[in-house]
Amino acid sequence: MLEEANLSVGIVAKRCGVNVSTLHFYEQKGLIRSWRNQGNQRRYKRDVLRRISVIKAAQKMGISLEEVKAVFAQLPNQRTPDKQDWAKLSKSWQQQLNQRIAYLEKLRDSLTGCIGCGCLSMKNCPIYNPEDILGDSGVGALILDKEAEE
Amino acid sequence: MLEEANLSVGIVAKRCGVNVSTLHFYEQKGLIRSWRNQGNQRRYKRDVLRRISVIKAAQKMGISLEEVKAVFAQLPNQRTPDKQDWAKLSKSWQQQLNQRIAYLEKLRDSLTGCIGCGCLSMKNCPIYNPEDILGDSGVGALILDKEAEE
DNA sequence: ACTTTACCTCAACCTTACCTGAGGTTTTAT
DNA sequence: ATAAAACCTCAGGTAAGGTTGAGGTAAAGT
Repeated sequence: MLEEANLSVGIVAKRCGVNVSTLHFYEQKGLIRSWRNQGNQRRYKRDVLRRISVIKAAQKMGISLEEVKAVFAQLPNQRTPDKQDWAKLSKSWQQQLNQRIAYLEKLRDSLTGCIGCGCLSMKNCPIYNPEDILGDSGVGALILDKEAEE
Repeated sequence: MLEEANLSVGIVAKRCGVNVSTLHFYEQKGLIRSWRNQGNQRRYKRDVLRRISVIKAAQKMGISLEEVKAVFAQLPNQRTPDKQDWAKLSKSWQQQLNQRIAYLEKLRDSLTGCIGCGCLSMKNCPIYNPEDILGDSGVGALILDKEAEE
């Protein structure tokens, strides 16, 4: 029988709006943990629900599971993470989000310039090499051909 | 011998900062076109350079190759696309970019609220179901558990 | 003329983030 | 007691956006 504090995989899946297979997958990736009952079925503590919410929020921000795993690794190991812990996490992601927003704004503004000149790749085009503020965030510098005009 | 107007795959790759294999890939996906010389080697018109620049810019904006292909399909078929054509394209992507930015801003602001409450998944949390303005852009509504507090 | 560099095709492989199905066990409901 | 629902593992598949390598041809440099 399922006790209040022990959630089955199906329950967790339903409450979080994910498939059971996703929970298996997250567990295999080390993002969530479970223990087993007598019949070898997974049981979860309630804080798995928050973890999954966090994962989903992170994904919306463009954060990969690897990155999520990395920050989860900094959560307290023994005690259940509390509000402070999650808040710290939010704060760091908020900054990433700000950078991403700033980057896209820069791109958009470049594009605005391009509408005027009809380009996207010409010399004098503002989108040409727009100092990549995301740095090593996986987005490389625009490499455009200087002779691409016709 | 390579005439001015006929670019080889290696030249295009070098000028655009992409691999030759990427050009093969784009061609296979219908994003760029080439014809062959006597020896069966690919030759490109100069406007392929701009196309590739556009593809790379689009990717930075989070636009998929499929979407790029779709807008390329609306470029004039017979004549070489001119500034006006590219400008129209920029304009439409600029709007997408604006939506994406607005979405991320909303997420960020929700996160700001969450820092205060230490949540990310609790009832009363602003990130809980933040009307998804990107709609069917591949980002579903946040589905969070209302009972996820401890 | 000969060698190196560039190019060709096709198949297979990589990463991220999962999903699907087969074959079998456990729980739960009736 | 039995059937249905839920669970298990493990292998293989999907999509996007490419990369890598094998085996062979073409073009360029000397």
